[in-house]
Parts: sequence; structure tokens; C-alpha cells
Amino acid sequence: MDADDESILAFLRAVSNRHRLLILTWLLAPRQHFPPQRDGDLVEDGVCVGFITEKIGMSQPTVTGHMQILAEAGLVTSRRIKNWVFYRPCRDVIAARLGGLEGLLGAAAPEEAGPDAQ
Amino acid sequence: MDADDESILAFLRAVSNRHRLLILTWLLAPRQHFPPQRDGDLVEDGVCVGFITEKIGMSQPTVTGHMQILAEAGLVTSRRIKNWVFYRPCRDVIAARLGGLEGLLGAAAPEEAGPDAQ
DNA sequence: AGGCTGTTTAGGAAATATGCTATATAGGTA
DNA sequence: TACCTATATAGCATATTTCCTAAACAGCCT
Repeated sequence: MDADDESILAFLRAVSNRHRLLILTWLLAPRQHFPPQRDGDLVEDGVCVGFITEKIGMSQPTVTGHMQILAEAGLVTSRRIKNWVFYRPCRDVIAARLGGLEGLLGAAAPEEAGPDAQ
Repeated sequence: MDADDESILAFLRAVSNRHRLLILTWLLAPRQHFPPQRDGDLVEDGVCVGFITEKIGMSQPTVTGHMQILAEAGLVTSRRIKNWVFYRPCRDVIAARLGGLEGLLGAAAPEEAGPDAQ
């Protein structure tokens, strides 16, 4: 379990919650799930907390909490514009974590398996 | 969130625990992590609970509990030989869940994104 | 300043997860 | 049968997660 594995675990903990996984899929295809925004582009800037809150039907503080967990795992970043906060997915980090997970669990033959698997 | 997504969530919950993720990586490359067994082949039959218990340093009932969670997610199967129970990874299921997760989070362009993302 | 909107922080209740010890069960052996 | 080994189940204590309401903070507008 090295630092790499730690970030994979943080990723897994972040997306192992139904609501957070759902939100993350929404953020990855924002135009399919949210109407246009006035002061921030859905793709360029991300989706504002209010939209996510309304769509998922939970209280706003709860949504903020979920977004912070996603952010701490590095899967999203936030940007404030006026008094909205927009959350945007970090596609490169997500891809890296998926790749890391595949490296751990990838269907290698039982004989070989990853280099130095501890 | 269809049935497919449910199984992905079960997968994520199962592997989002440090010990279960570690055990699963061990089972995927058993010859690298365990000595030969008398009454069951490490690859063909799986690894017995006792070996896992000793290597991970937790109580045997705790390990049994973790193995049941992995089994309920479909990631391992168990087989009894004499009075040992051997756990073997289900490589096809693991690969399917990884593929499903990539389908949800795959780095598709923000415009397109998966077919019928809900 | 004062008020309004949008978001975060604080605090706490309820549910779930984690790991233990003690005990039960399964199966082999003397 | 009695006993021994290996695993599973029961029951419980603690820790973590999840979600809420209330209150604080940030930024715009009149």
C-alpha cells in the first residue's frame, strides 16, 4: 500500500456512495443533465451547487459535504464566480485513478500479476 | 441508477475498504503472496481463510466477514475442501465491474458521454 | 448600511461499518 | 464417541458515514 494505492483508496471511498457517484456522472456530461447557466459555462466552469442540490433532492449543506469529499479525492475542483461556486470534474485525475485501479485488479494471469505486488 | 449501476456500487463498496482491496489483490496473484497448500491449489481452488488471516493480522472472524462482503459483491467464490474454505477471485466479474465503472466515468468528451446517461 | 441570494461551517442524531471475543458448526481422526 | 482443526455465526463496542437544521460567511444590489 504505497501513496499511489492511498489515492486509489480515496477515490474508491469517494465514489462508493450512490449520490456522489451519480453527481460525478452528471458533472462529466453536464449539458445532458443541467440547463445553461447565466454566469458560468457548464463545461468550462462547472456546475453550480444549487443545480446539483435541486436535481439530487437533498439539503444544500449535504451536497456541499459530498462535493468536498469529491474535491478532497481530487476528482473535482471548485471555482467561485460572483456568489456561485461551480464544481468541475478533473478528467485526468479520474482517468488516472481508473487506470491505477485496473493496474491493481486488472485481469492479469494469476502467475504474473503486477510488478512487485506487495 | 439501473441494476448494472447497483452492481457497480456493490463492487465499489466492497473494494473501498483497505483490507478488502489488499486481500483481493493477494487473491489475484496468490502464488506471489502465499505458500503452497496441501489440500487445495492456490490458483485452481483459491486461498484458505487461515492463510489470509495470518497474513493480514486480523482475527479470523473479521477476515471471514470481509470475505463474505467480497463474495456478496460477486468478486470471489468459496469452495470447501475437507475442513478448509478456499476463496478464489472471479476475474470475469471483476473485469466486468471495472469495465462498467469505466463506462460511467470514462473520459468521454463532456458533450457526448455514455449512451442514455440518466 | 441593509437586505437578498448562494454557499459553507457547526453541531448533532441516526444509520452503517469495522473489529473484537465467545460460541457454534463442519469435517477429519484416534 | 471424543477430540482436534478450520471456519462461520452471534453479540457487542467503537468508529465512521450520512443527513439534517441552524447559523455564519461571501458577494451582489438598492
